[in-house]
Amino acid sequence: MNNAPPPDELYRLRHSTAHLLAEAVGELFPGVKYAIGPPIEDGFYYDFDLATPLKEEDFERIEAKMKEITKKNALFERVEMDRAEARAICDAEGQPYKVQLIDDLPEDEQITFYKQGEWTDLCRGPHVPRTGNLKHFKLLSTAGAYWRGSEKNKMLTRVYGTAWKTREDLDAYLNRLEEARARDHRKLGRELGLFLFAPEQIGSGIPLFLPKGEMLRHTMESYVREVQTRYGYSHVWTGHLVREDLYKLSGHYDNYKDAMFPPMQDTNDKGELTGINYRLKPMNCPSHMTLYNLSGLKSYRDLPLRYAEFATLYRYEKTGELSGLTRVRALTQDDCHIFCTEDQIESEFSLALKLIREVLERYGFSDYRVRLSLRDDNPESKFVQDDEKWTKAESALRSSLIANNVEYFEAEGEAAFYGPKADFIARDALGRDWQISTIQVDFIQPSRLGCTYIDEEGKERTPVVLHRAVTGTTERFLGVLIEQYAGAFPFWLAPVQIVLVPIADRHAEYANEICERLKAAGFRAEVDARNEKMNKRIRENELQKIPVILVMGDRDVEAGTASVRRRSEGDLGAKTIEEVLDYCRELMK
RNA sequence: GCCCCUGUAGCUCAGUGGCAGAGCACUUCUUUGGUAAAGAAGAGGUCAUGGGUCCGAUUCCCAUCAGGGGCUCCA
Repeated sequence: MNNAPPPDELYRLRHSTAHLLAEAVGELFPGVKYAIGPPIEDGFYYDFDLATPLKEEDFERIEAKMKEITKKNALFERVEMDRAEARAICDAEGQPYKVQLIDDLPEDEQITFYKQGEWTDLCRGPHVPRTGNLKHFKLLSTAGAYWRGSEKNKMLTRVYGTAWKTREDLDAYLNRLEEARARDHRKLGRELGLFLFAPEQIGSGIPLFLPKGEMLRHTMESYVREVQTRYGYSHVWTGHLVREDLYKLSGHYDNYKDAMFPPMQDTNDKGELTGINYRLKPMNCPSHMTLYNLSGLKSYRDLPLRYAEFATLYRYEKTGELSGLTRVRALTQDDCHIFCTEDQIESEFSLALKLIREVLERYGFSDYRVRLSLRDDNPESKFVQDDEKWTKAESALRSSLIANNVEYFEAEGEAAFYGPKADFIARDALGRDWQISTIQVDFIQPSRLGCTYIDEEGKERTPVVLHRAVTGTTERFLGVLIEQYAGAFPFWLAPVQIVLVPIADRHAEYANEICERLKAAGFRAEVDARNEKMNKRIRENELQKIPVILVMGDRDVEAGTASVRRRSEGDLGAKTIEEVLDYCRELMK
């Protein structure tokens, strides 16, 4: 736990508020056992082990108690103590989690406590001077959290809260939370008619896409396919079902079985089991490696070989993990497996990096971080032992990132078991991180599945495989995009780009003619000739975030024009149809 | 999977131990309107599902299913 952020003012404020919360909970819930209570981005939390559940309806009285404590304006006092004494005190007070924390502190570390009035907590500090400095805080939510983040441990009650220097900062933060909820992709997906879920009829975690949502998927996938083709990737198709034996061979059966849907058992014509089981495909790698193996003996001249696929995969995610489009059970990965030599890792990684950045830029996507995920030196960890290959791959990845001017951070222990990787991590409206793009080096599966090529000297060798996804999955990326754009897609991506509004019935025929010309020019256009006032139709199409609305009445029919209304800019005045086409072509860029 | 919260009309939500409510959407009629909501009428609910308590349950209790916030896991 030595990765604490720098103790700036807000850090101290939030950390101290966590202590304040703990004291208040201690008074209201006697016998509570304290776990940990760190500051986090925008706030803090504290984990408690309580005999009776703490609920959000308790927040009011907890906050009142916190305010009451701050009125005493006690000093935060640092108290040093030797290890045995500290341990004895925590033990005597019935605080087993604190005892564990003390036991796990490094030998040479000074044990310190912080005391605020009558209440004391094991803590490294630092804190604000007095409890009276804590004024602008609010409790936000409760959650279950495993002690030390392990499923095997007891689940504790976590209380999340936020704290700021001023009332204005606090209000601004609460407003931001409110606005974030308005751009939640689940809400916008319903309002804009993009997708829905039918958990009772179809199943949890299986999104159903309406015409507009499917148009988005189609546009997104066509775009990535075009870029991939331009970068020298070829596309393959490997279906939805795979014999289970392949996953036993690849190692997924042992490591990944829990995330696969149960097997389909084949039977003969007497209804007896044949012993052949099929699985819905949870990933493509074994399929692509099989394709590599069975499509002829490979020479070093064939490498690098890049098999890309837009594949719908099925993963049996635990029910509590499902979340809108960002965590689903049916997902479409823009996957690719690059078979190459060890010497080609760096250039292939670079190429993939370039491709990913071009795509993200096209989406105007800048709110992401790049994580270089490395192994750790823990001898018990999952990582495949091959020091030479790891070192080589890690330095190849690092130098490619630097050569391509990518800002990144390194994370030990985050690598895949089969090799290091670079992950692109985006954040959704509610502040949750989601992995989207990824490039992974794999030393292990190619040899397990018997992939080979013949090198310059006629010797058989095993290729390295890079696993790579550009947008990750169409579903998750779309979910994150919806929130980024707040549903207002750029013109090239918008499922309906242009809506034509004829003012009265007599203008409908004219509108239809123009609509046909727009469609012939490749635009996605619709006529809204409903029997509603023009103003209402404009309002509703504006709320649907339609990029361009064309309004036409008597004057336009006579002059051969339409008046152009651009989303969030308003009326741009009348243009001839040729001018409208040019205007739209300009918007496509 | 685990902890907590929630489940009432297509959507957003009121409400009650004793006849089920609003706005929007939907249907019909009137209205043909130049840049963000025309008017009227009508239709629509086994109050998630299954048990229990009660004279009586949409309301209280239990279970199941589903959704949400987290944890773990992950694209």
